[in-house]
Amino acid sequence: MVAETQTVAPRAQKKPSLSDLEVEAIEMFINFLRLIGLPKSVGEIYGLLFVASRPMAMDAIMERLGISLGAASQGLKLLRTLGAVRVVYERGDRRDHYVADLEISRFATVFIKDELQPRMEMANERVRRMEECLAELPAKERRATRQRIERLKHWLDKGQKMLPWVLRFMKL
Amino acid sequence: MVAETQTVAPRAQKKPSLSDLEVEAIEMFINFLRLIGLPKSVGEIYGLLFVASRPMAMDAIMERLGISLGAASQGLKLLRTLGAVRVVYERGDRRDHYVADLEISRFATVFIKDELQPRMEMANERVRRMEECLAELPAKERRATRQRIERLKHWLDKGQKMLPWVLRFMKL
DNA sequence: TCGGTATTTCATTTTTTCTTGAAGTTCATG
DNA sequence: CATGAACTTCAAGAAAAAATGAAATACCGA
Repeated sequence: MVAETQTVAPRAQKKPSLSDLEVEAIEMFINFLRLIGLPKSVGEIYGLLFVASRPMAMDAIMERLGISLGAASQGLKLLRTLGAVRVVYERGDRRDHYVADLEISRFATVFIKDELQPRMEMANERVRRMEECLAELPAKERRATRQRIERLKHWLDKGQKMLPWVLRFMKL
Repeated sequence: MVAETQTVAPRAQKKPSLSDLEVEAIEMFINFLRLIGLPKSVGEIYGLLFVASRPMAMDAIMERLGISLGAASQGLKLLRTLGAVRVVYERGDRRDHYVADLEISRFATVFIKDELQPRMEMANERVRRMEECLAELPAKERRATRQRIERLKHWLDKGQKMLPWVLRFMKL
């Protein structure tokens, strides 16, 4: 616990030196994207790009955030497929450059389409199968269980009706 | 890889023996609850209780699902605080018995209140701080960055306006 | 086509999250 | 109160998820 006397600090040259603005943006997006199950590194990348005043190449992103090659590559790939980030070609530079797409609604749209809707359909299937199971139940239990399944259907319905509305609202 | 000749199968007496109905319900809730970041065991417990025709005691739940004492205790505790499960006293039995609360909207309500709204407020704070940072920016970048922050504010606003609406919709 | 830089992939390591079960606490009952 | 069953807690282990970085691949420009 005694403080190491700072003998040169051989490899402490890891200062990413992010501005306050960048730190705020990064932390904000880490938090929000975690909510929809995206790893920290993805939030970091998006946050950094969100406040970047110029398109950034992958190596700059890596260095700035202190993340690995693989994380940067995979994170950018994911953000691209989400439509959250766009590639911009910079004349005279072979590298791909990235900018954040400010249409944040795409996150939501893709999330709803890729995560929520498939789950909903699976759930519908399951409910159907559950109803089939009802027949095999002792009459006593059947009634109560049927009611519960009805309730479930009701909620799935509600959710499915709400999604398009949310989507529309998101798109302004 | 050669199939062990079934010499008595000494401790294979681990058959949880769940009905098809139970399996469907359990899998469904594992899926949905994972979406809001709850562990598998919590989904299992809620799913089991959802189709149970009678209140269940903790030891029955453990045995049925093949989960540990700790997982059952903690999972039930969490479900209780979420309002997803209720304790029912059964006369002549010292154990607590649990039933699933069918008002699934409580999940959503608690999720919104505990996860979404605090994040939103944090985000508002951050945006405020980000605007302070603007002053220190070179004039060139300032304009573009301000626009981005405005966009962010716009989205936060939208989200915050949507939440109460969603809440109302959930409550029928 | 070649040379080399930019990017992707993926086996491995690291980190985080979940589960387990023994020890501790609570509490109804005799 | 004392007993013991019911429940909770928590340190340690197991499992899952994410990050790393070396190797493979793609691609640009000459």
